[in-house]
Amino acid sequence: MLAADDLRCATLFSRLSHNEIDALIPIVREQTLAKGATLFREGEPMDGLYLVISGWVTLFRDTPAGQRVVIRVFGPGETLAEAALFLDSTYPASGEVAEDARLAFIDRVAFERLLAVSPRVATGMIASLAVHLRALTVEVEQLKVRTATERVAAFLLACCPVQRQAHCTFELPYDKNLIAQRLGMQPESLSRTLAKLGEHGISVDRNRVTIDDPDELERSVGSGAFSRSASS
Amino acid sequence: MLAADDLRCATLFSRLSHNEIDALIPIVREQTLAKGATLFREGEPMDGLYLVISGWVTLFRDTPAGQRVVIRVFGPGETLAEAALFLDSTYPASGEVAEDARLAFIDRVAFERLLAVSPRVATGMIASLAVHLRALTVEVEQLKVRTATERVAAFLLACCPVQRQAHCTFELPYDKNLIAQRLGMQPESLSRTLAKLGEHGISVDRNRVTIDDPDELERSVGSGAFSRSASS
DNA sequence: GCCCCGCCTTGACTATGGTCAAGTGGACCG
DNA sequence: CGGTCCACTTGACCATAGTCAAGGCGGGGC
Repeated sequence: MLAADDLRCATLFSRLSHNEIDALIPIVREQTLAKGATLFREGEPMDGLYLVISGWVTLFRDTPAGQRVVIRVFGPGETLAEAALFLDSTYPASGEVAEDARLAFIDRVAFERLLAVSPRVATGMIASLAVHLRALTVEVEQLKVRTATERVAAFLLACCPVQRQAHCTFELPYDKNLIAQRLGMQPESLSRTLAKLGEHGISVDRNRVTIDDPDELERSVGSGAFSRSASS
Repeated sequence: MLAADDLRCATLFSRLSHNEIDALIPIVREQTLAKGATLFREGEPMDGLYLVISGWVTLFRDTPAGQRVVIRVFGPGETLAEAALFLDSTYPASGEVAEDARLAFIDRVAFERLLAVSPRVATGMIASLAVHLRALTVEVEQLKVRTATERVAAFLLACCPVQRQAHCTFELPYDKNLIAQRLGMQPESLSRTLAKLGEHGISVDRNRVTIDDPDELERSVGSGAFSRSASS
């Protein structure tokens, strides 16, 4: 069942009071979808926004040339398609479930009505957009000046559980294929890069990753130690 | 002098009524700055946001390795640093004038007060963030799947005046160096790419550009005709 | 007119990462 | 236990774009 807590953990709704959350419940529809399911397709009429409760969802576009560009991968607490709410009447990109997911679908017109009367919902909307913006800013920065190796290392660090003890181990959140697309590289490159990172205290087996010294790795990435012939 | 029209042309304020715009004037300070002037530095306390009225402003970060990453270049009608208003108490990146600019500086606390009482200002804020988000989305897409040549061609098309007749001529908005950084490539690459685009009906002299057939060029870019060994 | 300086271009070389193709190895299934 | 499928890996090759270095060219100062 969809609980109030599922909603409150979203940036979009985190500032709402108990009563406001309760008012939200009726306009929200829960969906449990398996990997591969389509949420919406680019160009379809935009009828609502999605909140990821668990699992992962990709937002992507298909280029005329036929290749798929992953814009972002959304995880728990994040919302998709809020920007479209204001700018378009159709979805500007497609959304698909990357790993079995529980979602909350929020109807467009009901949400717009809420937005008009509740300043706190508007505030949440601003906060949520600001967070997305920040995430994309980092993305642009990484794509422009980081090498593939640095992007992979940064991604692994981001996946790393918060308590960063040595020999920290965790699972990759989704397919390597998707990770590669997220990082703007080919699957082959990701594979080679992961292998090469073995020299830097990272071991990968199937989808389990162990980082020997996360702090050390972080310093290396930050100071550009991986780029431009500074290896070994 | 700072006129109401200067404010209304901004996405952030376009939905405001006459009275609301007038209420804005006192909390806005006009600034005329020459190329190279600094608006703010990464890490400084965030004391307000900037609206570009004329000219161009770059938002960038300096990496530990010493290279400058241009996040975005802002032109007339765009606002910088709104996201920081909500997320940080310091600027997350630096801002600098790229071409002599007229700016409106909006004080942080005064604006926050306004935001709290005026739903239409909040709406404008959402719209403005949504526009930024969309711009960065396109940026990410281009960096991930377009070649340098395609990005340059797309940029030139975007600079192209709206009425797209054949042999359309215009001036580059700012330095080639900055254009290169904006497009995520080295100045040398931009130079070579522009030269190579001569074969596709684009001629560049100093900062004047002529595109023989903009529509044809647009088709080429859209269909990936420039990528992966599909030239000449 | 001359020189200098900054912006841009050109050239030669290199390397990062893309492409194409084949191979591994686990999981599922009969 | 053998077979097939799929996700991923590895190898060999190549193209795109980065790097380093030198050269052109126009503008401003004198």
